Amino acid sequence: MGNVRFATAIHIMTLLAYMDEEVLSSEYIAGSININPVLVRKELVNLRNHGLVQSREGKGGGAMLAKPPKQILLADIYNAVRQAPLLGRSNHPNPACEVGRQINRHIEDLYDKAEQTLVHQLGKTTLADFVKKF
Amino acid sequence: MGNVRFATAIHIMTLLAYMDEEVLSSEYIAGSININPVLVRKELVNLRNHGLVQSREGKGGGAMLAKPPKQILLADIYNAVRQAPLLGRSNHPNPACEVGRQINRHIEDLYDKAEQTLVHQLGKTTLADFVKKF
DNA sequence: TTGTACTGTAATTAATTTTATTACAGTATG
DNA sequence: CATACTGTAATAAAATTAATTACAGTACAA
Repeated sequence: MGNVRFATAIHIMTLLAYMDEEVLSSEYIAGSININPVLVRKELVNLRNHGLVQSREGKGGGAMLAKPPKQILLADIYNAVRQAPLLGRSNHPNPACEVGRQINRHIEDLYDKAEQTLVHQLGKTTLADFVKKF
Repeated sequence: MGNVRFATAIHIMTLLAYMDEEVLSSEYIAGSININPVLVRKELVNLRNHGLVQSREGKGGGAMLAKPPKQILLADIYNAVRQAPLLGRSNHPNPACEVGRQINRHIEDLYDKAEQTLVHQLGKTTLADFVKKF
């Protein structure tokens, strides 16, 4: 993840938890993160698809958490934004080489286990825990 | 890490361990990984700067491990290629917002701990362990 | 002592990914 | 019906990553 999506999603979720029960507009959230509102809306759609937020269209609309912060794990947020493998992609090695032919399988095993460990750790902290720090 | 450098470095180190004691050229290594030899040379320079490989210039030159595979941890390889934070960059939030003002500190704490966990796990496997699988 | 096969490295280009922006249709509210 | 939102497409801009070309320097070996 060379990108900023996880940090953005954490920020969104933290704001929604912090502003407890209030419906926040993408414009407001974007103002806090200091990014473009369209990116916020896209991330909100994604977070909603993962059951983490609710949103309302129309005037006075916006987003709020779909469940209490105690029931949301940082791992849930990670899983929502995860797209590429944590430790990077693989190459397309030469199958005529003994090492080349087998390495992707082993690298993928390694990466999978590493990522499981990370997710397990992120599963120990709830959004409520995280927001308590503020 | 949306990139392929860790996989490339693992491949290089695996080949060097697998081909035990032999000096391998960047051309040969690149042929196994199926990437450009210049990238291999650059990565070899980096791995050498981290004390993981040795290299020899001139005819018959190339690279070999700087120490036995049992003394090399996958964490060492990870640290050699690490550049950006594992879980991504942060935003530059609005300091006028309570959450915005504090969030980067908390995100960095979180990211640091997560990365420590990952490195700790990668420290459990030696290059020798990894190469045994082939 | 010269040809050969390498590394090291700079410079450039190409490809890919990520982020920002513009635009607007659709929806809910007062 | 005006207003303030979301959702989403399309595009452009920026940033990152990988590939390529080029060549000076080094070591070996005939």
